Parts: sequence; C-alpha cells; structure tokens
Amino acid sequence: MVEQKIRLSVDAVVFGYEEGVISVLLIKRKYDPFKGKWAIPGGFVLNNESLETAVERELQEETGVKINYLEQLYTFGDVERDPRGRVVTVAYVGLVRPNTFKIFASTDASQVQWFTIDKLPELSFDHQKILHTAIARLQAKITYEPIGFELLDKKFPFSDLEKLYTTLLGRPIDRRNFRKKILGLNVLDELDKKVSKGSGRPANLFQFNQKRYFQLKKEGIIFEI
Amino acid sequence: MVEQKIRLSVDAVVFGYEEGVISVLLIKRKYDPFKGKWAIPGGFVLNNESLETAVERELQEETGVKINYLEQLYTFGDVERDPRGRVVTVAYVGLVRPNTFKIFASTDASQVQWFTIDKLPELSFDHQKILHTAIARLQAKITYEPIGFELLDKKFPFSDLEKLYTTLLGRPIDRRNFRKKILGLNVLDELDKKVSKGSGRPANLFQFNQKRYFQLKKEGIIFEI
DNA sequence: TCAAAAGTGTTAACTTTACACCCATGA
DNA sequence: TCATGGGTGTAAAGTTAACACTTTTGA
Repeated sequence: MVEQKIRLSVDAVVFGYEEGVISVLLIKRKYDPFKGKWAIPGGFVLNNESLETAVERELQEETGVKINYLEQLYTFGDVERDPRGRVVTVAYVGLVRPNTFKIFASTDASQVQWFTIDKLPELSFDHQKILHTAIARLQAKITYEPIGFELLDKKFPFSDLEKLYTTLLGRPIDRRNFRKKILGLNVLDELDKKVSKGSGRPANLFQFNQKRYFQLKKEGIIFEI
Repeated sequence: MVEQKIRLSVDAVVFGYEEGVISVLLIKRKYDPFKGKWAIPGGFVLNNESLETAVERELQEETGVKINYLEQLYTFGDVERDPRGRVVTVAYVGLVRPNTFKIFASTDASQVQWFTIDKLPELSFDHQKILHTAIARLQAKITYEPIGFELLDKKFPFSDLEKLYTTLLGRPIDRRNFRKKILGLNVLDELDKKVSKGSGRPANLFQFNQKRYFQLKKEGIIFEI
C-alpha cells in the first residue's frame, strides 16, 4: 500500500447578525494559492488536536472571533479541490455575536471582514460551495433547533428575534402568531427590564433558558417554527 | 510547521431491511488492532479517489455489497480514536436491498454478517458511537426524505412500507392515515400487478417515482411523515 | 399630539388523529 | 368456510393562519 498523502484541514463558516443583516466572516489570503483572494477562515489540523480545537485555534489566530456555537457541517473531499495537492477539509458552522469582540487579521490573513450574505465576493478553493451549504444548513436548522438565540444578545427584545427569523427565512412572519408559538415553547424567560430603541414603546427583554430547553427536549418536546 | 501525520479513512454503516427487521452489515477484523472483533466496514482513502469512491471501493472489497443509497454522516476525529495513531474517519450511511446480492468476506475482513440493530456485538474503535449516530440519522431522515424506498424492493406492497416505518420509528402506525398521507404525497405509482403473500388478499404493488419526487421537491412540496 | 415600535385575541381553514368493518384470496 | 392480510371513510380534536387595533414611549 502506498503512503497516504492526504492533508486534513478545517474551515469555519462564521455567521453574525446585526440589525436585520446576516453576515459571514471572511479573510483575505496572505499567501498563495489564491493570494489576495477572499476565503473562509481555516487551516490544517495539528497532529494532536481535535477537529473542534483546530477550528477554534485557526479562528482565533486568523480573526480574533469568539465562537458562541459551533457545529460540524460537512466534509469536502473532492480530489481537485486544492491546487496544492490532496486536501480534505472538515467544514464547520459557527455562530457569534459580533458586538462582543473586535476582529483583527493575523497569521495567514491580511484582512478580515464581515460580508452580508447576499453581497459575497469571489471565493477561493471550493469555498463558495461550502458557504452555500452552510447557509442552507443555518436556514434549515433555525426552524427545528433553537440556535437563533446564539446570534442575538443574551437579553433581547422579542422584535429582534422576529426580525432575525424574517431575515433568515426570507419571508415575513406574523408577529402575533410567532410570539404565541415561541412563548408557547416555554424556553424564554421574560425579564423585568425594558429597553427602548430611540422612539416607540419600550420592549420587554427576554432571555433564552437553555437549561429548560434541554429539560424539555429530554421529555420529547421539540422546538419547531 | 511540523509535518501533518493524520491519516484519513472512511467507514460505512450499511443498513438493510428484510421482513420487519433492520440490520447492519459488520465485518470481523482480520488484522490488529481489534483483530477478531466486529467493526463497521471501511478503510483508508487513496490519494486520488474521492471519499465516496473510497467508501464504495472498501465496501466492495470487504463485503461485496451493492450500495443503493449513500450519504455522508459525520466526521469523527477524536485524537485517541485509533490506537495506531491519529486517524480521522469520514463516516457514511448506506442503504441496500440485501436480497439483490450475496455478501462475502475479503481483504481485511475474515467474516461479514448482518446484525439486527438491537442485537449488536461489541465493536472496535469508536464504531459504537458511529453506529448510534447512523441509527439516529436514519430514524430522523425517513420522516422528511423518501429514503425508506431504498430499503425495499423496487416494487413493493404498501404493507411493506408500513412495516418498515413501524419498525424504524419503533411505534405503531395507523394504516389508514399512513396510506392517506403517503399516497397524498403523490410520489408512488400504483401498478396493475398484485402479489400475494401466502394467505390473505393479494396486495397491489407500488413503485416510488423518483422523477416525480424531484419535480415536486423543486416546486417546494416537501415529503414529511 | 404625533410618530414609532410593542403588545395583544378571535375566528376560519386546515391538518391530524382516532377508529371498525368489508374484501379478496388460499388453504 | 375460515383464516389471513388488504383496502377503505368519517368525524372530532387540534393546529395553523389570517387579521387590526390599542399601548407606551420619545420627540
């Protein structure tokens, strides 16, 4: 048997949400191949680190993000996907709260930038395919797992959640029905605090109760929009 | 940067269904590590083959199965999952019709055998974890994608489908409601043929119309049980 | 007092569930 | 003619969808 010459990398599609806009974090590549082109952050896995550790390390190194939620997306292994040779990459989806940290470019990245998901630049490797797979996963997943909260502040007005879902699903949502449904799931705690956004009636703040969610999930109650 | 010493393998959890029983195909390992123990079929990816090709090749080599449906499951990359060193494996789920081929053991396998999924032997590596992930995927997926048909004969009596779902979901199904629902999805062609199983009224045969399914899927109609 | 965003219920349409008897065949 | 599995409809319960006005605040 010939020696295996496959290298393994990880890549992370990191989504952030702010004010009705979903963005993806991309880096500009400092080195060849695809020098000067945009790419999903990622890199080679070290011999003694888990895949998740590798993702977090690469993200930290290249961009400075603080990952809030991370899940494996898919493994891309086409023979010709990397001009340097055979590189198989395990792609992840990450969710972050962009307002809780400052991004910076470092190591392999000459720039880091948030891109609105409907104004993406040309990407390196097969990263467009990966990105589209990730967007599809995110859109599908928010309808059956409570991951939307990972994109919002810990305490948020209900309208933020509604707007997030409107944006991600790409269609309007009936406010009354949505509120009824979500509150009926019993995983949000309503706080006493209120917050006002410029003008208009101040909104009550809510907080996702993960503990209660896991409890309910164990009992077979499912989250579904 | 130190040289990467990670090897990449693929593994396939192959499910078959016959007469109310879901089985998994396992091999008995011919060589160390875990020599003589049961394992999911799989092996190392060659430098110039895609992951899917690798799965199909390994399955063919070790067991002789004819894969009917194959989908990527998850990539398992724990540092300590293989005693030989760092091996990351991309696991797949395969569905087959066991009555359409003959299994045989070859290359790394000293035996190949179908195991009912609730009478599994002790497994090598982290294969138990992989297998459980695969079972969960199969159970979840048959409720929102028409993959159950891949386990049945091309032409099947409705009761076979019903029994398959009963088995996989692990709960009884109302015959009338199930029939209404499935036929309402409009993806089954009713044939003129009938088949009789020993005694009782002969059943009409049905056939899954994949073309129509893809058509309907494109139009946004979703398969759901 | 006006503009802006938050909050709130009811009804009709639709979907899901529960349920039992007759039919066609082979032994 | 009996045993066996196949085939069929209806009504009640539950869920989803449609819809508009009042409240609270800041300017």
